[in-house]
Amino acid sequence: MSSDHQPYHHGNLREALLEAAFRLVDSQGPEAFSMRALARDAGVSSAAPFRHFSDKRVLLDAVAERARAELDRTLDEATAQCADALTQFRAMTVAYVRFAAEHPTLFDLIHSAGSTPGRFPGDLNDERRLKLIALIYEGQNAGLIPEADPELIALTSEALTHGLARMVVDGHPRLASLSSEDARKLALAATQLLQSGIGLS
Amino acid sequence: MSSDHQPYHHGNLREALLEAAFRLVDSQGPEAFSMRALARDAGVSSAAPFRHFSDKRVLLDAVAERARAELDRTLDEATAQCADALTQFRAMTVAYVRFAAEHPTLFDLIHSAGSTPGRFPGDLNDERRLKLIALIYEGQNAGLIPEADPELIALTSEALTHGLARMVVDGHPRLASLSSEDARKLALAATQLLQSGIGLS
DNA sequence: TTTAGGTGTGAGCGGTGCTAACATTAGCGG
DNA sequence: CCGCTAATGTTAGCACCGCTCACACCTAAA
Repeated sequence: MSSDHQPYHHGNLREALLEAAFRLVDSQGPEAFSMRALARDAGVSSAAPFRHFSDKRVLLDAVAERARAELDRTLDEATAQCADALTQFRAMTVAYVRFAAEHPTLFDLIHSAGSTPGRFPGDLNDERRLKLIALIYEGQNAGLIPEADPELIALTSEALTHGLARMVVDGHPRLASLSSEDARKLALAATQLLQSGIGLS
Repeated sequence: MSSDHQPYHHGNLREALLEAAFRLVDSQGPEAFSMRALARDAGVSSAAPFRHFSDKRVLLDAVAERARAELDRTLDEATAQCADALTQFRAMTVAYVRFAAEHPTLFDLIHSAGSTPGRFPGDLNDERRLKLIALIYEGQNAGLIPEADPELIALTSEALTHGLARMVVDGHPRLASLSSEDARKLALAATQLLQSGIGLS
């Protein structure tokens, strides 16, 4: 006579699964979760999740997308309070590496999830990339940056940042036990080193 | 009455498994192989592989180690014919990125296989890293390189190379469809850009 | 109120990594 | 050459996985 039996419909399964998966991936990596376990945790049968995500890959892609949004948000926050474009760019580099250090598995997933093919999955979005190139043009017009190909300069900056982040994630010997504060300093130093080469003050 | 029945012992199972796994990972990525399939291909029962590799992870680690050796060999070949240390370093950068472009899944595995913990799994080995730092000292003594922390300079170079390689592997929009010849040029250009910043000619 | 469709269930298929108990064989000390 | 041990293979099987199918249920629009 128990009248408080669970409702037949969960009500918010999709979101619950996504949320749980996100937390699991963030804390233990993508290997650490299974559809079935997710279903169990949500108090639902093992077949239910497939009503919302046709595929495990699809769920992972959704998680990756959420992580990407999180990265985006972080970068926005980091650059919001910067006056000039140059310090904006530096702050972005720092925030990027810091995010990688604090959420290594998410950072990893972002780049390995081949969700939207033809798009570099996890890095700067197009808007940001354009902004960067615009900054370089600006600098060249002001005579601050030598007349090298702006795309090349942008690419080089991006590569440096990305490489730094990955080295942190992958456990480079000199970077593995880095606090995120140390990561901050390193990112800043390396970026300035590169920029001094390019010609920025 | 078939007198030519298979010998009970394979004779070379460990090597055969390793070889097959290596090829599979190289051509289709680490998801594409299972212990059981490997056993089938070797004409052996599904439990046999575990006599040689206690764990799937262990096998993958062995594959990663082989890949790492391959990378090492490639880098050695690339730098063998270079006269001075500077062009050696540049050739190494180019070869590194090229390897990543030609063997993306191996490159990936090398870095994700947490085999020997505490060691940056897939990058330059210690010997090479020391050589790089020595080169920087040399340059500083000759007055060619400013007196920044040599470790920082080395780290920055390494990050740039590593980042470039990863962007190629992960499918960066401007880098995805890069031929390995284009990768060569890019690596060279970016490296020179950085080095001109540091002070190398 | 009916009905269509979105969301849940249970059973089950073929696959996986891995283990345990047993079989065969190679190789070494006598 | 014999016999023993350890290495290497076998079969059977456990627990789990992703995923599918047929069916049950509930909701909301007509």
